Amino acid sequence: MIDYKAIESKWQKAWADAKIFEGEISNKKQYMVTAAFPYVNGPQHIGHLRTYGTADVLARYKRMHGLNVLYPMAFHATGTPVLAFAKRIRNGDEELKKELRMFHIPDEEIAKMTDPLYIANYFVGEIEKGMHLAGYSIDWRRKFVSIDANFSKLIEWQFDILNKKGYLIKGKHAVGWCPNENNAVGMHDTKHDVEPEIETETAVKFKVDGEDAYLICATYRPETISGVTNLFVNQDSRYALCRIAGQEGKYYVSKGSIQTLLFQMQIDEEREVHGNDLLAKKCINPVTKAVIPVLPGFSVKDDVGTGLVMSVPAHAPFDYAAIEKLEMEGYDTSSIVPIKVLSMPPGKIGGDIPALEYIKMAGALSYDENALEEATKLEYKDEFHFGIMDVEGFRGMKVADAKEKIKGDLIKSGDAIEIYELANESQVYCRCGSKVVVKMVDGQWFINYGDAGWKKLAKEVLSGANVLPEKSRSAFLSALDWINLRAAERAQGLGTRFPYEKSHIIESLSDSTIYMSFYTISNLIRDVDPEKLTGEFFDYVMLGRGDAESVSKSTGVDFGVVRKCRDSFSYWYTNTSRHSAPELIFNHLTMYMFNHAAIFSKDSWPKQIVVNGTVLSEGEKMSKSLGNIVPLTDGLEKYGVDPLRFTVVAGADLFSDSEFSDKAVNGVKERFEYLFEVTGKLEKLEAKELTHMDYWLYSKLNRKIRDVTGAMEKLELRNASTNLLYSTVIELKRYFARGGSNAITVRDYLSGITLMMQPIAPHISEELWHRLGNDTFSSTEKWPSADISMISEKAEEGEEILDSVIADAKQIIGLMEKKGEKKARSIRIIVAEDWKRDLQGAMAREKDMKKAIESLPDNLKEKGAKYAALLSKHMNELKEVPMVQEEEFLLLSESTVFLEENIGAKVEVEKEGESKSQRAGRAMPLKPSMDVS
RNA sequence: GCAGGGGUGGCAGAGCCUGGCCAAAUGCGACGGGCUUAGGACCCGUUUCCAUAGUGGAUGCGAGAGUUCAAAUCUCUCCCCCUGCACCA
Repeated sequence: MIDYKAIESKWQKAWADAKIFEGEISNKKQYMVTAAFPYVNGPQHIGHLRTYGTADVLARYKRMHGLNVLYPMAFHATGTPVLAFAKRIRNGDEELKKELRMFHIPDEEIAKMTDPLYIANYFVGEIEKGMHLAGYSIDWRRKFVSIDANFSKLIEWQFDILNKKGYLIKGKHAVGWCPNENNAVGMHDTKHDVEPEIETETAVKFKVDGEDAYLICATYRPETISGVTNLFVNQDSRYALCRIAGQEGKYYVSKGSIQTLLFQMQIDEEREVHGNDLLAKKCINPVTKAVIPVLPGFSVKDDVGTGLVMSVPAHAPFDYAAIEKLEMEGYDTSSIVPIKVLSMPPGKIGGDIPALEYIKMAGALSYDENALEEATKLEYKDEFHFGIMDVEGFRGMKVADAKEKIKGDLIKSGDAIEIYELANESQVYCRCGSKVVVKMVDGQWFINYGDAGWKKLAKEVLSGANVLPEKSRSAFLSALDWINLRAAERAQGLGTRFPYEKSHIIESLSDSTIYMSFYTISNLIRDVDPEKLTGEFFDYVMLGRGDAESVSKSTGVDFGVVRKCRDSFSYWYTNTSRHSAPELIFNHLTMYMFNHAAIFSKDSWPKQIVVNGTVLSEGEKMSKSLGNIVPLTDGLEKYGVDPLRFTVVAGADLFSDSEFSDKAVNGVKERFEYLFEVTGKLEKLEAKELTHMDYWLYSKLNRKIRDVTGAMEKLELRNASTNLLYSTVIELKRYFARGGSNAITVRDYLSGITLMMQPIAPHISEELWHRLGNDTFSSTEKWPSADISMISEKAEEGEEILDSVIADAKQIIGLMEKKGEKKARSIRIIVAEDWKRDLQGAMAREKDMKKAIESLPDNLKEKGAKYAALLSKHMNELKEVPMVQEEEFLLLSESTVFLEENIGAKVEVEKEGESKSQRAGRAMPLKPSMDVS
């Protein structure tokens, strides 16, 4: 049994002592690998191995190619999660405590986690510990946290540049808002972690006939405005006549809705009105100018929208049904005639009153709200997709387009305003318990990723970078196009103060777009007073502006430090690979490219971006709520580091999820054991002359080196790992089973495998390397290179022929035994004549049976014609035969022992021409005939 | 809805770009056999159907259509699944 613990600590200590992972400037070519820095609101689970492990594999792989590799690590603590965390602990949140206990965090530690900084520090320690255990080749001297004071100076410098370039703008923005806490709420501020979904609605103004006031109705379907036949009001609710800032005239709005609308606009109530009082009024449709009545509605909620609803009976099942119901209750609805505003293509639901058709379909004949809801959804969806406008001015236009156009027109003419509403199915609550509303934030700073010139630059960054896997490039392209305004600051959270609104904090994804550059200097300025790290300092270090001497003088930073920082930055930040998760393509990674485009010169732009998938546990997503999370340290302890790395990091290709299970890890472990076993057996073997099997094993080795190298270049780790581990074991077993026993061959083979395993399974690799008699680190050895001349198709094909001969023989014997015949004693294997090989070759070349037969000597033409007819069935698939009869004969006769062992009968090998067997004629090249007796 | 990625054998998962050597790698599972006191491990075989002293045939890679001598692979249409959609890391 392999003692993983012993091996891990032995080599981790040896690496640390030898400082082989500390990146120092040298004359070697440099390479820098950075992975998204971990957020410090919890320890890591084995899923995190995916990103950091993959980055480590790349770092180690590149190191073995003679590059001077730097793999640094830092921690992310910016933003609100840590604050929210502390608050939840203060409030005694049991759910969170339960999660923490899953990670074996002692209760006395949890009790201390009421202080955000304590939390951050605690998890920085925990995560770092796990990363050490995982054997990452990280240069820990460069570690920092995103709330460190000197890091903030870099971010201030960054925002200064963005501002100078005009990429920062100020504007309005709708956000989910907690009126109680007076703060924006995102997903993790809400109960049950729901994302507040904000949708825009059009609030259309209907002038009251003969009064200087409007009824204002919110709608998702402004395109149906010409079909409005009346308005609905909740006759039991209270309304108010009010003024809306920036809008002319007075408006009737329900009291309930005012409370939420207040967060979006300034509303001043003048007097209260009862819903009943509105029924007497008549209104004017702003588009058709028709005078329409106000009727009592049955489903009008006074806290949704404006508490007033416009009625489009032709296209809204609710409205149609309400009018029918009114009629039944004795109202005079004779003046209300549904007006159709759009038509549907043939084959879709249509008719003169489409809403009625949908009502019938949904079975909503009585006023059944659920069924009407269903009908509404269906009709809305169908008409949005397939509907064609049928009203003056928009005739022929698609509904989807007309909606935007009409809405725009109405707003422009002052007949409508835009309001916002939460679109979630059920009410969203803040963790504090109050209802979440939509608030218009005025004076919000944005980063304008919509800037055309900037977008163009960012695209240049992308096209200059290698993307792995390459197929995710299309996602990046659309992300670059799509990204537009992004909030740059918020009121709460840890982090760097926003320079133009000092009470605010820079938004936490925006402060982590260029932090990788900080690694190049973080260890050099650890003791420098942050106040000295001015814009001038960074201008010089990162952009090369000015000179060290004057920068040193004016900033007060030591001249040597300034110089070193500049040297370090310009050395390291030129050849970088960035690792992250796919869900970050549409934010972090895209912003990363934009910010590099804005700030750095082309030399410092990203050279490679790697995106990798997540890890599934027994087929399920790992999540704290499912309780199926395996804490990283637990996993490393339980399975051993390298088995876990092999399974999780190399268990799937980039981008797809890797499957984690006990079985998978055990499979890896068994094969590691086998490699150790063979290594131990090595000393019993002797060096001797090379045989067919040695050539075969060398062929396999070199093919493997070639294939694994190709796979590693594209970080196709699954491909590399199966090739390295699974097929290796199969090959070694075959080598020994076929009598291979050459110490030199086996040592060469194992050495190659051991070195190639180094990036994925570094501890195992070091140990094997050591046991193979080396006293260097495999970590710093050269990656093996394939000797293509050693790849022998013939040697490999030979083994395949043997396998197929064995399989055929066994099949024949099996069939015979099934028929009740006696057990086979001996078997004659008859090798096809050369003319068959020639004929097949000729047919493969000529693709013409006649010509091929012509090429045979006369005495063989008759036999040849029959054989050719057989071959001609697969004319297009024929290939030349790589072996002549003599070679095939030798191969088989030299392998009779192996054949006999596997077939379980005595074996004789004959040539077709010399065989007396009746079955001799059936021999085909590489598919010998057999005669069993 | 928009954007991106997918749908392959009992399962997981390659192959698809660059069509033929693909009834489809590899791993797991299941079944039969060997080994063993027994289990585990290990080894051998089977695992779409039919045929069979073997090398064959049929069906087949979400559904349908097409291109081609030839399609899991290329084209089109449709269906389904996953992920992201913003101020949140």
